[in-house]
Amino acid sequence: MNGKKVPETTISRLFTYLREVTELANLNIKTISSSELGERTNLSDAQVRKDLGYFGQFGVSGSGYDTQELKKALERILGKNKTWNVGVVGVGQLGSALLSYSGFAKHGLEIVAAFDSDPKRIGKKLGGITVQGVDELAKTVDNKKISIGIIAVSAEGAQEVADKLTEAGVNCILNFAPVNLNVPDRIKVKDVDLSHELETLSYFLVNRK
Amino acid sequence: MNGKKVPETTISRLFTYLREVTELANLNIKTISSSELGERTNLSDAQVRKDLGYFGQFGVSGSGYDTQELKKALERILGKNKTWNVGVVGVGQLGSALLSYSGFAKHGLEIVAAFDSDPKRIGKKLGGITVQGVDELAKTVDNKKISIGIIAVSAEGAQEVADKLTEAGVNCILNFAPVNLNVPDRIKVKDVDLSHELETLSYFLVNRK
DNA sequence: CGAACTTTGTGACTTCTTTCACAAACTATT
DNA sequence: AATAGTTTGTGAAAGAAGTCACAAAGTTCG
Repeated sequence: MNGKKVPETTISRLFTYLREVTELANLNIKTISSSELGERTNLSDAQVRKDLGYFGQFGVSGSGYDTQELKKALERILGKNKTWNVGVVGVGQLGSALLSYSGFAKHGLEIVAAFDSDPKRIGKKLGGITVQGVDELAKTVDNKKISIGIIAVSAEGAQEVADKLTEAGVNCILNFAPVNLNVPDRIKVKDVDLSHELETLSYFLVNRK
Repeated sequence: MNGKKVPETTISRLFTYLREVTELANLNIKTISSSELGERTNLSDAQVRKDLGYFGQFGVSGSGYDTQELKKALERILGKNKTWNVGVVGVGQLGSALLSYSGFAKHGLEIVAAFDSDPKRIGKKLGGITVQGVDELAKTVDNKKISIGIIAVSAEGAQEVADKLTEAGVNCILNFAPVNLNVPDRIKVKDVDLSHELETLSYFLVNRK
């Protein structure tokens, strides 16, 4: 990786490339050019090359990229070979769904703890995990080496949970509550908000043409 | 609205402003300055003013924005007063969850039809809606004036569904499958992919510091 | 009413991202 | 081994988005 800052959009596209080359490698296709890869991902050839260029030189002039090699390189860059421990805060409808969601494991994320403030929920077992009280958060984050916290509580409670997670020492927060969290810069917050997507759609419908 | 192109990020933020001024209006706070609004949304005052500036002049020098008025203006801009008909294609785990998801209604979106290609699912009633065969898609989109199609099928089947939706005449596609869809420019595609968010997180963890 | 203060709206500037375009590197072919 | 054809990697140019900064407009208060 050279010294320049990598745009987050590039990271996003890298995953797209990885999906594509994985498929190509499975189909036993040996090489692919940036223009072909671009065509398959609806991106320009220059974009593909520039994105990859942030991390090194993977291609061969005249023939393109070796699919197997590019796959391996992308997996390494994107941390596909590592796993991380996750704690979910809030086991209402959304939180419960997340606990049984199989997608996490596929991405190297393992849910190892769940928290809630409602006494009626504490002690229950969901998806193999016993729900703990929020007061045990700090201790458990430390014990279980949790680096990602998922906020699955209401908008009102979200900031408080974010503060607790921050203090407990997580590195990332995946936030499902529709609010802007205030956290220190060192913590990466990723907002997931289906409402937002829906809203954008309706804006498009109103203002189209 | 003046002539310049509005960045999609601006639209996104407009919804944040709307949430905030709605709350302020409810608290009976009459006016708010761009800097206060920015503080509440973690954005700069200039950003707030520039975003609003794309759509007109809503503020008053020296005092700021009238919360009630700004709320109304944003609702109008964002199409909050309109409703749209939605069709879901694929009623597996995800599709079924969407059919019972209450969030759509809140955003002026009403699910009026559901489709699947699996004969075992056709005819079943989910969330008040009878699942139809995919072969009835075109007819139903037309009949029920469906403008948004939701793709909740596997990655493999997604492009085919996108083609069918396109041909049927929807304006937007909300795509839950982790693939890049090829559709004409006139159709707005919004990708929702939790995997993507998770992936970005794990990249951050690997490459931090 | 006038001075001091506040806040908007918006061009100019800066920073970030994408596209262009071409030399250099490699492959294929005769 | 020489020529023709591909394709990469990357500076330079263009384009998009965000920040700055300030005149103009409005408010407050003595």
